[in-house]
Amino acid sequence: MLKITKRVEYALIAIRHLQENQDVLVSVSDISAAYGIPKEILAKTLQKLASSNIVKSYKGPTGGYKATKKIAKTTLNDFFEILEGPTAIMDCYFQDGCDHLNSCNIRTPINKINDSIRNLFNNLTLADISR
Amino acid sequence: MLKITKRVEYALIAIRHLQENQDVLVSVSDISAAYGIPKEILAKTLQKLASSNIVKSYKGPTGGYKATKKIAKTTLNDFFEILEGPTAIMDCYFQDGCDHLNSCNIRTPINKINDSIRNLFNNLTLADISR
DNA sequence: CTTATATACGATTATATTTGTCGTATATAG
DNA sequence: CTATATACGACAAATATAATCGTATATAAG
Repeated sequence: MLKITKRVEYALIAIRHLQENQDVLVSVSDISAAYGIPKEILAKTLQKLASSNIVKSYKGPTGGYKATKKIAKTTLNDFFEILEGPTAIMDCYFQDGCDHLNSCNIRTPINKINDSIRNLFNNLTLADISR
Repeated sequence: MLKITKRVEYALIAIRHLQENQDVLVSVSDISAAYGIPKEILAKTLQKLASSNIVKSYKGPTGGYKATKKIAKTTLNDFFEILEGPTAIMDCYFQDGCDHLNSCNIRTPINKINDSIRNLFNNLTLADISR
């Protein structure tokens, strides 16, 4: 439990690779080959990052991706949300479907844990964790 | 992603129920019926908590479980570890099976995130989140 | 203006994890 | 002795994640 997804893992790898090669355009195939990541899933992941301007995309042959300045300022909370939606340790935190429990006696503790995690991730940027 | 498991959810519910009924022995069936939780899985969850002295078990008819004083002092890190093993956002944090990645460029960020979460959960007790 | 190569995106399949069930053993109150 | 509770391992079902497939669009280069 409390695992991150492969998408997030791949996104981190790609971002760091782009940051280390800011002078050139890097294609999905390049990163896929360099780290052994499935091409299609990496492509879709980078598309999500591109639509949030975390990276910039260029089409056509000689095209690819570039890191943007927005990366450093992006919090982990925003980063995770771009890729996976709102961070919550239980679904009922954002959308309630508490059907099968007659009475819920853990709303307070669940909210406390969730708020703590969200507070943590709101105060950590992608720049912070790269140092 | 970053979800807790049902086992942890059920454990929290059970613990809070036991704390609110400290004068009597509460059986698995009682809790199961009160919150609509599958009996067998709740039983095994309470067994784990009992073997770590988070709760105390009494066998035989009229038997059941009781809250212990250890609950309040228990950190979320310990609590999660009792139920689910070590907390890690990626498996390679505790056991390395980084086979399919030729070169890993995200060890630092992954460790930073993990350390942050573990630090957070080490400083939060079950008492803290109940207030 | 055709071709090769890149991103863009939805639908589907495969895999892994989580959740729940079943069967059996042991303890003990009445 | 019997009914009811915890204890525990093995298995099955359900769900979530990961990966693949197919098609469309943009564009550099000959």
